[in-house]
Amino acid sequence: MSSLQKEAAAFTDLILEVFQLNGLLLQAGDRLSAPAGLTSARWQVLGVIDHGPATVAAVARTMGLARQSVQQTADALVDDGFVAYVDNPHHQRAKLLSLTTAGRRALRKVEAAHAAWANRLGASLAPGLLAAALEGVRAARLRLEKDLTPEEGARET
Amino acid sequence: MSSLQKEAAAFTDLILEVFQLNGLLLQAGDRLSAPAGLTSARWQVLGVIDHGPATVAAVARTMGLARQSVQQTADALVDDGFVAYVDNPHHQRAKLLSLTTAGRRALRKVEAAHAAWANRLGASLAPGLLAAALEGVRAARLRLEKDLTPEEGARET
DNA sequence: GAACAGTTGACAGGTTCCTGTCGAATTGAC
DNA sequence: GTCAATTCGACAGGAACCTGTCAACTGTTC
Repeated sequence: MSSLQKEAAAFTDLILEVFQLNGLLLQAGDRLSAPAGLTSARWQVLGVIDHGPATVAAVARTMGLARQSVQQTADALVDDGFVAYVDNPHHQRAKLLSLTTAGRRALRKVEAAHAAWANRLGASLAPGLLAAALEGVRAARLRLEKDLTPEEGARET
Repeated sequence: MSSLQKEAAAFTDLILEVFQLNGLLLQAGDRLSAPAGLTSARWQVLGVIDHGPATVAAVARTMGLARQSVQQTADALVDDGFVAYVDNPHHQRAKLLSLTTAGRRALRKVEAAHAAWANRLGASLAPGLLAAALEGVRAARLRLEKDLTPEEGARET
């Protein structure tokens, strides 16, 4: 067995770990945001427009999701009063998503819970581990993006 | 800012990376398995029962998913002829999922494509990087599992 | 200013995962 | 052997993501 195949095995193992960790993170996110009446997906959208109002398409690009996925989440957030569409001076049709008072209050609440949770978990892991994991996962992501995009954009055809 | 909060920030960054990497991996998996008439989800089920026939519930536990999610995938695989239910000597009602000839052929095809792909990507990343990422992500997953399970099983209530 | 490509939101439909509930089968305690 | 707890598949419904298509708007090019 060449060392090349050994790296491939590590890559495959990493995939399985990422799948499982992803599931757990969504679960944890839902638990953190539920008290504020949110879910992982909705919380993330609120987090993006906390920096300033943005269109649905812009939020989707920031999050790396399809435009239509964010559209659904955004409409649901509007229905629940966490977010409102405000006029966009640069575009007549593409309104801006903006936090309402209720949305800001919910976001602050989740952020407080998230900070406590992240501090707790971050502190309980060996110091270098997280940094190393972050570096490796980022490298894998960048490599994968490069591998995936050339032969067609895949998303947003 | 204490070093504790710094670790928490690394943890938060890792979360975002994992979300994005997860999405890319699913995309890559679909692309690898599409030529064989499969998807990521279906390929993974076939991979589990390749070691030997198993019930839907057993496959779900192995994959860390809800039983009903695998049930749907399994039924779809049966419809497409990749898998068949065979009698279970130990359980009258819980039949065993077993690969058909077509299923085995499709699985081998995807595995070949996967091996080539993993070799290519694994070789193009710095050797230590993957190992470090794997170690860190695994530690985070284990820690998160411990954090999540105590206060209720969440899945399969 | 008219035609053009690119972007955007609306609408429709599909996949994969989830939860909750039910009856049937199995297992274990007594 | 009997009975309760557990496990299993079936069924129903929902959440979050995806793709594809369309018309309206923007900015550019001529």
